[in-house]
Amino acid sequence: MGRWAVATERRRGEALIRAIHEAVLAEVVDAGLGQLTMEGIARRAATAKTVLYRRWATPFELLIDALGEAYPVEVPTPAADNLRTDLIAALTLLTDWMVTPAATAVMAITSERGRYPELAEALWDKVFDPRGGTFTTTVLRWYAARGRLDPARLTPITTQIGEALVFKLAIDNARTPSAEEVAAIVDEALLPALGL
Amino acid sequence: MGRWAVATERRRGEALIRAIHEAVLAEVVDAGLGQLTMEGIARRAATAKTVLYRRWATPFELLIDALGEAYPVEVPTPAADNLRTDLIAALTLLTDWMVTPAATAVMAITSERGRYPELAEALWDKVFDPRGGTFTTTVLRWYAARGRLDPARLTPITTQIGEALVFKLAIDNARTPSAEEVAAIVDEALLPALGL
DNA sequence: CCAATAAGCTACGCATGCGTATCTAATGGG
DNA sequence: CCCATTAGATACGCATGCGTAGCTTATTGG
Repeated sequence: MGRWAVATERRRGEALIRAIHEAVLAEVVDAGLGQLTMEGIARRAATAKTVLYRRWATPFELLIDALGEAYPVEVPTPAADNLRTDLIAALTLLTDWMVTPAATAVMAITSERGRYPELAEALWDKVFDPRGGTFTTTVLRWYAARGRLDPARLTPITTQIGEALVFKLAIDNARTPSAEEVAAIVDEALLPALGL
Repeated sequence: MGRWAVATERRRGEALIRAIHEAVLAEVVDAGLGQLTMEGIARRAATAKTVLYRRWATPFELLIDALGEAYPVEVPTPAADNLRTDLIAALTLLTDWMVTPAATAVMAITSERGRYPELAEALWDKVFDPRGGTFTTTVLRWYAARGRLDPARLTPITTQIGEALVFKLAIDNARTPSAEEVAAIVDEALLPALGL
């Protein structure tokens, strides 16, 4: 603050970094990867560019840091002893996650993977790889391991049906699927493909 | 060209516009929507900015024009009198389309719909709306209309299974699904959901 | 309470995109 | 074959992001 600064509380350390992490995610949501700039992030975080450059060399580096912090995502734990219910729960976990800024950023990186390969790679190395299966897969494996589901039905295709349809509906309708739509995905697509 | 220009063939009218259309699509593929600039398009088309501004006010306007030109996409015509074969043909049409520059641009616009709503709207108004159903839907309706398929099975979910999985695999693997994967989508997900 | 640390401000030269103006010269219709 | 049309070149002032330098000043551990 300049010469005539009034008393302010100056953020430091953790609190400052948290604010910057929030800012970079918000910037990606609003402006997109292609418009992500140190200037923009600094402006939104209400801090100085110098503060950013002291810690991160590029906006992407900062973004990966923020995403690493925003993780991990909750993992579905089969609890209902009912496949249908647990699948719906897993996909609901997905739709809940999709509305977060971190998820928007992850999906942006994924859909621009060809454009920013280093970014996608860093995301996988630092964030995804450490974590195991995806949403429905966790549930499906659990039931298959207990003989409640034919393991032969768990293919690279069938394990993706739930997530694929959630994403497709989200794109087509510009909003995450409703509870009814999630249930329909399970009932009309997923369970039939599992032979149930 | 400047003072020391050698003899060149100067493009005019149609040929020039075609070159510019190609250039804007290539720019979107390489640089992305967020980096789409008149400068970049002009550079790639090897023409002057003034030429662009004479016809289009913004890069997005130019892009929509180019997409309108790149369309229409081929429509699946059920021909095999075999549902499975025709579904595979329809999805293959989709995977073939997905590798074109126009498709990459369309998918970029779709996935950044929230960021550039006017662009998405223009795309739908000028390009998609005029056209009817999507890839598999066309086939499914054809068979349902002829009583070869239970119409009750054609829901907003089931009609999207094929496209949803093609997109999901494409995103996950950073390449369009192979012929085997397309067949697996039909056999393991689509046909079971249709009750077959 | 003091000194080390780090946040915050300002300003810089450079690069790039903007949208426009002004010129030149290639092209093709009449 | 001429001349209206228009592609193409160049340059402009403006804005914004870059990455760095230099400073002032709030904060806090000792």
